[in-house]
Amino acid sequence: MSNKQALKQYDIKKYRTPDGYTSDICVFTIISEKNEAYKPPTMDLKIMLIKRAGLDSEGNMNIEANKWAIPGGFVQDDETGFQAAKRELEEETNISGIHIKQFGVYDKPGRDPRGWIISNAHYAIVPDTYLSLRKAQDDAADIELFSIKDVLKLDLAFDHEQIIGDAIQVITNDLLQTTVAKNFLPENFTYSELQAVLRTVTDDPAILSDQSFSRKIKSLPFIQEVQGKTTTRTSKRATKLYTFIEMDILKPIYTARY
Amino acid sequence: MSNKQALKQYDIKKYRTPDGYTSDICVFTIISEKNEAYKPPTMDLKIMLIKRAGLDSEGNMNIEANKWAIPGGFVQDDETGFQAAKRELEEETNISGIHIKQFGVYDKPGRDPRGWIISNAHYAIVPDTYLSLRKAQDDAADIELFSIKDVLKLDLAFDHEQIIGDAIQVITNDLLQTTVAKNFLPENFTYSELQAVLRTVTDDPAILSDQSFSRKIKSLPFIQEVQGKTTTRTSKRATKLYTFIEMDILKPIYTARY
DNA sequence: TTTTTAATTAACAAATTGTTTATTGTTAAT
DNA sequence: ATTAACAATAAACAATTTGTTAATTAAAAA
Repeated sequence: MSNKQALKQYDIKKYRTPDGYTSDICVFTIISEKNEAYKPPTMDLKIMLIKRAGLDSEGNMNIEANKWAIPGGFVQDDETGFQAAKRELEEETNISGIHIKQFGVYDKPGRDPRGWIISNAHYAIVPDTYLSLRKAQDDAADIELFSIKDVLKLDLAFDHEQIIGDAIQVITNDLLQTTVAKNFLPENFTYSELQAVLRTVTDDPAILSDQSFSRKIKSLPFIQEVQGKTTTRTSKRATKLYTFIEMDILKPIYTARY
Repeated sequence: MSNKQALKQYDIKKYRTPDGYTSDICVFTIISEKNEAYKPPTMDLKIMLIKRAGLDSEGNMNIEANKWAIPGGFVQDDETGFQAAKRELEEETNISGIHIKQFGVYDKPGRDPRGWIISNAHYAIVPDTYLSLRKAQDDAADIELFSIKDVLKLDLAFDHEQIIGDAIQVITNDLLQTTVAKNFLPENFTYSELQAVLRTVTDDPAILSDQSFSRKIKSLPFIQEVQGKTTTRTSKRATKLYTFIEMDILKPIYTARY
């Protein structure tokens, strides 16, 4: 093999190179649907899409015109795909410290009719406050939030149906198996606020039950009760606040209960 | 944004394109260290590396010569990175149906001195039988298996230290949170064989304890007892055999015990 | 003052786990 | 033939955690 390997490794010119390298971002947000006073919120997980213009900048018919797509752009040769995602999103939203995670590469030949273009896909979590603002201020009819329950029914550009489907699966997993939920919550949150975030992606009865969840939250090693502070955001009665502790959690499926 | 977006999306020529797109593979295997008769095995998780040649095919000094590296090669324009990984590995090993999973993209500017080369990284699980054979038959001094405990101490080519470190973390997670362990085991396996696989990546006392693990395995929904078949591979006494059932498992960290 | 409601505690049966001790069935040694 | 050794696993039981239902608390609203 070492010969074959050597050839492969060094004869760059023999191989066609890609026509483009893009970074695409599935922007997720959670909006509180009912936000009445003294009530725990009801939340829905949404993804932001842009509507592709009918005509391009030179007035010609656009590729995949009028379809919904995830935002993205070309990666520059002095940055990583991750940095490109971060740059584009922070330029766009004027928010820094956005949670972004790379989750997949999309490189199927023919996926983009314009050439051999490799997409590095990310998901991001953006506070709903920004996105509502953004939409109002811009009157941008070409931006919309879609519930993850509906989004896959749309007519989506390129292979974005695949990408979005994967993104939804990845964020669902991450919400349940990491502490990424903290990016949807204030620094200090009540048990019912965390519960509302998790309900957007699970029906687990142990999470749905108020009694079980409010008891369980006290014994989770990655969540700490905030001493001496309460809120009445979700209830007339003062409610305890919790905060996430930074740590890795790895619970084997072999030791869980079923 | 729709204007800026439009520009980015359509003006392909404005952007430099990558000089190469490669598919790299971290090949893992588990070797049974002590394989005495009637004893449960002791296993070690290993990664296969190749030693880069000192000179290239034209007799010139090689880049990153004599360093250890993960195998890989250029992706062709009619295949995906995943297919390239599969193709290379199956060509190489003559085994089909190898478990391969994409886990990361490595695209940091300067990571490869030969140009802007994007690496799509995968891990694969290959039976130890092949790799031992391969090594003996070829007398290939340029191929070696390294324990995951030692491999990061080596002098590794390019950014392969990063890639291998990530691969180890990903396979550790997958071994504990998915049923990927089945790729290291025969179709029907004993509790102590599964236990030995898991021990290569965890110290969890509930997995280490024979009594607990042999009791627990009976109640796991993704494992089924094989009726009417036993083995004496691991014990003088006939031992029950189990098999994995295909299913997704998603256990929230919020419902686990700590 | 009473009603309403979210948060929380209480209480208890049911299920699971940690742990220790015994049993089983075989091989290998005496 | 007997016994020692040993992996597998069953038995037993206390400790812990869960599911579930009921009760309590505190503040707004009627």
